[in-house]
Amino acid sequence: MTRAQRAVLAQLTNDRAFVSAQDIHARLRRSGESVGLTSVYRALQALTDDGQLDARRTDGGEATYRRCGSDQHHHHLVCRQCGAAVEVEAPAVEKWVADLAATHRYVIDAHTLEIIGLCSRCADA
Amino acid sequence: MTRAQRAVLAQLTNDRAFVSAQDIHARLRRSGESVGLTSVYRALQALTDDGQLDARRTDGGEATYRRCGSDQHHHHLVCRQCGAAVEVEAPAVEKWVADLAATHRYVIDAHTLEIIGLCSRCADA
DNA sequence: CCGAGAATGAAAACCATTGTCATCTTGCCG
DNA sequence: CGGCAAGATGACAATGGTTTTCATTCTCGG
Ligand SMILES: [Zn+2]
Ligand SMILES: [Zn+2]
Ligand SMILES: [Zn+2]
Ligand SMILES: [Zn+2]
Repeated sequence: MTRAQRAVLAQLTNDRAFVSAQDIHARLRRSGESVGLTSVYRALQALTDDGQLDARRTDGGEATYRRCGSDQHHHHLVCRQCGAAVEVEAPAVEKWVADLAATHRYVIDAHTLEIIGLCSRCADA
Repeated sequence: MTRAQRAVLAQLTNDRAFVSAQDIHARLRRSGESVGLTSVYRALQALTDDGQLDARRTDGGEATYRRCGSDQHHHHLVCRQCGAAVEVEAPAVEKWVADLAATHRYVIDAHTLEIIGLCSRCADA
């Protein structure tokens, strides 16, 4: 694992929310740990490919990343404002998706399920 | 409804798949109907706000739009390659989402559920 | 026919992300 | 110990989708 990867992973372990590459870069800079933006992007790519990070796009299309607790397949309840997330499993949905694959002539290779809202902290403010 | 909106809507009625703004612009140009790219973006925005179009982002983050048959709340089975889509309803999932909202302290205001794969035509090729 | 407000679109600005390339590091081998 | 090849790094430039700007062109009620 490279220096950039260690720095990024540490940052995302410290703050368990969905955060953008630019945010991570800024936070690392602020905390003294100096890593180039390009390296942050590369580290995020590598860690995500490696399954150590989950990625999702915000409504605006910006990619954000999170270090999840579970390495099982799961979905997220995400705060639109601060990126805070709850990991949820949805066996019933997985079943439904599998059945649908059988019904239609599609070769399914992925599915997304996300619940977007405001976490209690952001809703109160 | 403006001229651009009519042109875009006609194009999306003609080809019922998820298509990007740039694609729509190119197709309109090719078919003689000349509309500026800016106007295509504006029309897509307006039509989507108006509920006449469904929007989704491709894996690459590009926004795509589709004229759906149902104006009920529904989800999509989407072909990653050509944008072809099947509209599906998932009452069980809606129920599950509602329950989750009650369980956690999140103010839910949206959810996404998408099944991505290859349509039979693209899988065969 | 007039004028205000909306629509249009070419061009410039934006901005997240990716590519380039010259410079550093790192780990081996002689 | 050098020295060297492979990989990592990061400043900078380029990309590409999307949005802004702004001057021009409709549209339509009065
Ligand atoms: Zn996760
Ligand atoms: Zn929040
Ligand atoms: Zn739809
Ligand atoms: Zn297809």
